[in-house]
Amino acid sequence: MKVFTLKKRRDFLKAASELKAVVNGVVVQAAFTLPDNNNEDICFVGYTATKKLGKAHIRNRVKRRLRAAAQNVLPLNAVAGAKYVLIGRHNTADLNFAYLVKKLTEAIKDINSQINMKNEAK
RNA sequence: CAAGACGGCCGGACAGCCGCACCGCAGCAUGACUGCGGCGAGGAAAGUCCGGGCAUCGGGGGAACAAGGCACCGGAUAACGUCCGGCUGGGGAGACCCAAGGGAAAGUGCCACAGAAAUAUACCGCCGAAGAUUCUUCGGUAAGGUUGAAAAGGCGAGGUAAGAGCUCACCGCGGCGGUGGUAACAUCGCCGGUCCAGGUAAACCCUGUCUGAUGCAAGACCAAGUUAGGGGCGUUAAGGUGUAUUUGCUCUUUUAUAAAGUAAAUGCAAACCAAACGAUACGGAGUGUUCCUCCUCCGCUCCAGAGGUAGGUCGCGACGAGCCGUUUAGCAAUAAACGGCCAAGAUGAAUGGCUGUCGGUUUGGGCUUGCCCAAAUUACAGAACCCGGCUUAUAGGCCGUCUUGUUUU
Repeated sequence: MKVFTLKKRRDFLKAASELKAVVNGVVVQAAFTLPDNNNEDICFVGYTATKKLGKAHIRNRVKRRLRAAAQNVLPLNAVAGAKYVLIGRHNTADLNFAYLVKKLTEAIKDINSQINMKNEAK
């Protein structure tokens, strides 16, 4: 599974309007579109750190830790065609890294089950 | 050795695993590709407070006004509100530090409370005279007391009824002159006793001086979708043009006609022009009517892709008021010469994540007194067009110069 980075504002807005899962350390939002035949092995991820978290160097650190955690989690657990948005929380910069990875895995699995339910409903 | 002043510098190191942006090279599977190599945050990158470069807009040149900044003197600089060296005032035992430091006799405002009185005065006093009997009235005085941040020069002597720049010396203040200094200013001499006179201009204000506006989200280029736009054919209304006739008028020539020009009316035209800016008609809307106002104004077909949005490329990477070193000039800021160097470039925004070892600091314990062990802690903070400054944040550490005190020689 290949992971690419979201860069367009409209992708973030779409993810915010569809699915959501909250755990200690991170909030995950997601949107889902059926993948093209050419790109079955692709998912997308974007990172957000608001000014509430702190000054610039703190927000940068939050995004880097989320990026490092996503590298451990997404290639194994992501659903093709999904667009995940990871939002940093007040304690993301300070949490133990292994714990953060574990929590992120829980959140991604939660989102994936929501995606499956939605697909079955269709 | 202790306490302190000033200036400069550093602001973790190494290893392992897994990664990121950009650049270069190579590969073929030619892409949201793979591999290798290079390179990758700060002293403040921060605040966005000044000064510039650069860009666009405006502007013929100059002046004035408004608004805002600045304000002892000289120098440095591309420039500055920055820096350097001085001066003056203030603080400190000293090294040294602090100052928004022009004008208060151009004008206006404000100066609480207290106090008799704050641009003016006499409460208590002191002195004299008169009355009277220990008080009253009149006058003199501002040395003493009281209030206050401040009582109108200070201090000493003379003087006097008591006093007073009333007089004198010194200091201060003002004026003139000499000397030193580029200057701010310093210093010396002479003169001045109604020496008339507080503070505040980070209050208005006055004087001098500087400033065009907007900031890389500037700006330049490419440019989806969509629209504006252009051509052809057909249809015909008002209108224009043309032409014919009649009538009037004008000019030239003339006896007159003719001819020419021009205006109006009428007729003709399947000859041509004319299609939306305006006007007219029809239609619609605004209260039934009128006026007025507004809106709409043919059909078919072909071409085209302007401007600009999304998006992209450039601007944009130390070729520059560049950085490092040496020498020379200068007290210094800095300048010149010579030699060397080319160093991050993202844009939902790379420069990292995790682990271990070693450091630094603090605390506790052990003793062999400078080592060992344990725990905690290891800052402020992340480039965003680029430079010069300022300001603010900052765990901990290093170096140099100087001052004061103590001890020893």
